[in-house]
Amino acid sequence: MSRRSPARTQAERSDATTSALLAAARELFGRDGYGPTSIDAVASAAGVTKGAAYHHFRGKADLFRAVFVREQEEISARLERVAAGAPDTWTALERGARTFLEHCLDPTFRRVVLLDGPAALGWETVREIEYAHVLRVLSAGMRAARDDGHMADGDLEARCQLVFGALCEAGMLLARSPDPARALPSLTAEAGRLLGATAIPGA
Amino acid sequence: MSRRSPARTQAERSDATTSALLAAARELFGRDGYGPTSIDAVASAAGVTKGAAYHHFRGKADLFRAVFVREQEEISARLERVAAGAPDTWTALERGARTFLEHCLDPTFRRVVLLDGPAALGWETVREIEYAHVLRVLSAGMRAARDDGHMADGDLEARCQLVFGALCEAGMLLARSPDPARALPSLTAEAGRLLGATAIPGA
DNA sequence: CGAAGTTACGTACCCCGGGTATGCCCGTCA
DNA sequence: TGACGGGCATACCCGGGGTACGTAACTTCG
Repeated sequence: MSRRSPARTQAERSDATTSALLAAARELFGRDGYGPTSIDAVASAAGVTKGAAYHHFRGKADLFRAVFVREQEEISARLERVAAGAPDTWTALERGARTFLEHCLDPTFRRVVLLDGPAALGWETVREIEYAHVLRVLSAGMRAARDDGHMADGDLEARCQLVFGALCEAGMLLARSPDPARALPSLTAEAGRLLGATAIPGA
Repeated sequence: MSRRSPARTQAERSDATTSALLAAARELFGRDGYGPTSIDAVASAAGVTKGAAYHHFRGKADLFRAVFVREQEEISARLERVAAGAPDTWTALERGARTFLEHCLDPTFRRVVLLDGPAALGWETVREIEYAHVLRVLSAGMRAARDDGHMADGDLEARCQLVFGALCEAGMLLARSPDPARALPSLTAEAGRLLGATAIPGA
């Protein structure tokens, strides 16, 4: 055995440091935002120095990107679970929308994904990542609903994006509300109304 | 007469400098974004130094805020003109939505208002400003449509925000398209469909 | 088992850029 | 016309992103 308590092999050390950095970055980026958070602060919170951070990540934007991707993985996984448990494709969309709104109650998610993400990484990059996660799930849900005859035909990609934009706004609005739990039904109703615009009347 | 060609009185000098700073800031913030644009670069482009910038504005965020407000004034004025020229309140909403999408073709507007604004100024501040401009126009248009019996009742404030979010997304999507002119009809159609969700079937 | 090579950091430094302090010049006003 | 104040330039501080380099630990191979 070595004299250090944790992490003997190199891969273990590397993974531990990367995880610690990611966790600290998630915490600080989510609380203070991208700009005000320094690499030094993140590294310090992770118990290492700036050198370690620059060894595992190309720079500040890359570190933030890693946090962003992580958030995307979590929300998309949650949405997929909800969708899988729904009785039909249309209900899956409705419940997914509500789940997304609830997920927006997490300050870190809002700050990283909705507020700072586009400005820090650029719109193109953000949408590229989201197309592999949240938008992939939403897009798949919409195609399924259309194939089932629940959703009207049209430019599904554009529709997907518009609905997503509306949901993001609703999420921010929800979080700003003094009593989110009380504001949720009203917002869910309005979001559902917009979703309903894409539905075919006959179930 | 003095030895300088422009600006003799103090008020004139002040206005000229402020205008030059605002114009330069609009140019650079709109082209490079909030972060990469330095106060020095803005002042230099305006033909003055940093001292002048800090004399007229509290700091970088305040300068950006001024540009943001300017953009808001322009778009809201444009929207009000369009709405005033519409035959009825519902058509005003539809034309307003299309006008907003067209306005998103301006790179400066997209960058300042849609991309960097929320991250640089904070969501609260941005929405506060927008509520005095774009959202004020949209909200008024919706209330008018409801009072005319064209729009279903509900939480108008929330609905306003959701529609706005969808339009912003559509605007970004439109700009990313290789041929915006060709993408506009499809996006307008989808946006109109979402708007239609809030309509009352009988005209 | 030990030497060479690689990985995982820490340390010291550069420099850009936001913000501040200070001083000068010129319009303003009595 | 002299004093006052606004408009602006200059010089400076310092926090923070990024880089260069040194070092210790792990790994690989003879």
